[in-house]
Amino acid sequence: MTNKLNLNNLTKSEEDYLKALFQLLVEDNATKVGNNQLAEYLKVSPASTNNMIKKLKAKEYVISEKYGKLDLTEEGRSIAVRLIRKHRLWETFLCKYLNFTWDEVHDVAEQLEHIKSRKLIDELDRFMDYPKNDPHGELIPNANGEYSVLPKITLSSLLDGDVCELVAVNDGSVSFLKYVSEIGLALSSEIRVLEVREFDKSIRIQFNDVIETVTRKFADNVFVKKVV
Amino acid sequence: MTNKLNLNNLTKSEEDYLKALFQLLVEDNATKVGNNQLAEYLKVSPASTNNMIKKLKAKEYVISEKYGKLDLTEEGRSIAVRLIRKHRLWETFLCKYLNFTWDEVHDVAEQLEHIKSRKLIDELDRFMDYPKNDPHGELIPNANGEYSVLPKITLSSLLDGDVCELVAVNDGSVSFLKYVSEIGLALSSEIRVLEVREFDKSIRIQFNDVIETVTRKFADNVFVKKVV
DNA sequence: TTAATTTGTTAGTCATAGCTAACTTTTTTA
DNA sequence: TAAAAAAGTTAGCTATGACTAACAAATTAA
Repeated sequence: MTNKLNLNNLTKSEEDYLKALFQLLVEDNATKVGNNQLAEYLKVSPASTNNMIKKLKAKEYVISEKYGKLDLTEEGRSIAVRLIRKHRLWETFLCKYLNFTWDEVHDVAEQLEHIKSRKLIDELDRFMDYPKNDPHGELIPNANGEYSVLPKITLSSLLDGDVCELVAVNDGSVSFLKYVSEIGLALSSEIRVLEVREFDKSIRIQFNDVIETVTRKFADNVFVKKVV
Repeated sequence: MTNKLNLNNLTKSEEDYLKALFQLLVEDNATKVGNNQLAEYLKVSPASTNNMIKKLKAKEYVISEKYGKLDLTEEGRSIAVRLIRKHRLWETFLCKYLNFTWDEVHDVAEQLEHIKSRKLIDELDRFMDYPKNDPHGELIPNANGEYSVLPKITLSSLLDGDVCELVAVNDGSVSFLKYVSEIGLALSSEIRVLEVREFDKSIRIQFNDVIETVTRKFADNVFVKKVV
């Protein structure tokens, strides 16, 4: 067990790269993640990414061979999970106690996740009575760094007649989140797939006696679990 | 009214300098504040301060002439007050809801005060029902940026027989704050000055049936209002 | 009032982390 | 399999904000 006393020595940037790499590797379940892909995800140049990856390799948070794919070490993973824990706990706090809406929390949580204080985040967790899910439905890693991925499929993978429950939404885009709540969808909504249109893959869905047509792109960002 | 749409464009460093200058100018009530004094307060080199002051002058947050004393513009003051508001509200939150002690809050609040979100801080204020004082006793500026200084004198300015109430403590040093609570002093404690010793200016005080001798340096950091 | 001390300024260096442009390696596809 | 495209790398530049060393101005003291 390499418990090399992780002293919170990372810069904001280093943390951002580790978290992004984790999200591509684990949450998006990518088979391989490359330098340019990470660059695009973080909206920086490939040169910047290359540079940072070198540094993170030297610090033993990242593994990769020249011209090869990227991976995280145990230590790198652990840092990323702690960042995700912080992000999701703060999002939960903002929604539950400070009247933030779904689409408002992300930017502020991006800042708050870099605050360095073990006590702060563990006390926040306790204060909220150890919530299981964040406002977008995702699971919150616990204080021991145990991370698991919510079992979910995209709405777009369903067929005519399927019935599902909304368990999470992609929190990457503010306009998407606004759209979701505007049409009246929320976590736990029961959604029935009325028809998947051949022509453009758009989907007619029904929920709370509302019937809506949503695009394939929309449905790709809505995560559900099948009920029927 | 130069309301030039203050877009939170400042770096963490710029904010630190503005806040420090405000604290020297207004809170310590200094008649003049110089470059080296500011450098010492921030624990950076005079060269760094000189450099930053140039930038802040260009941005019209600071006024000074070459080799002259430093001052803040209205805009600079307003930014500093907002930082102090954020710092004190976070300190209050940490103590009241997250089980932080007096001496633990400062470092975390130093980080939290740089989070940029108007909504975050105003909602935090509302959540706590608009507290008037922070855990060290200081007044919290309101959402309109109205700032006032708590009427207070130092314990060291009192004479034999004076009785006072502890209204605030200097929050600059963790070891000092620990010391204060260890001997049993807290906000609102009633303190009686038994004797100011000529030899070394040490002071014998009594509070809650405890008698203690404190140094002049200690008493300089304890703020009181006179009762008798 | 001159000399010493303190205070303020400038020049030049370093690390972080971004960028573009040019290049190399790997992968794809014709 | 050879050419084209994509992916990855390197070199060299930028800005921020630290630093030291050297110097100039202002203040204090002899």
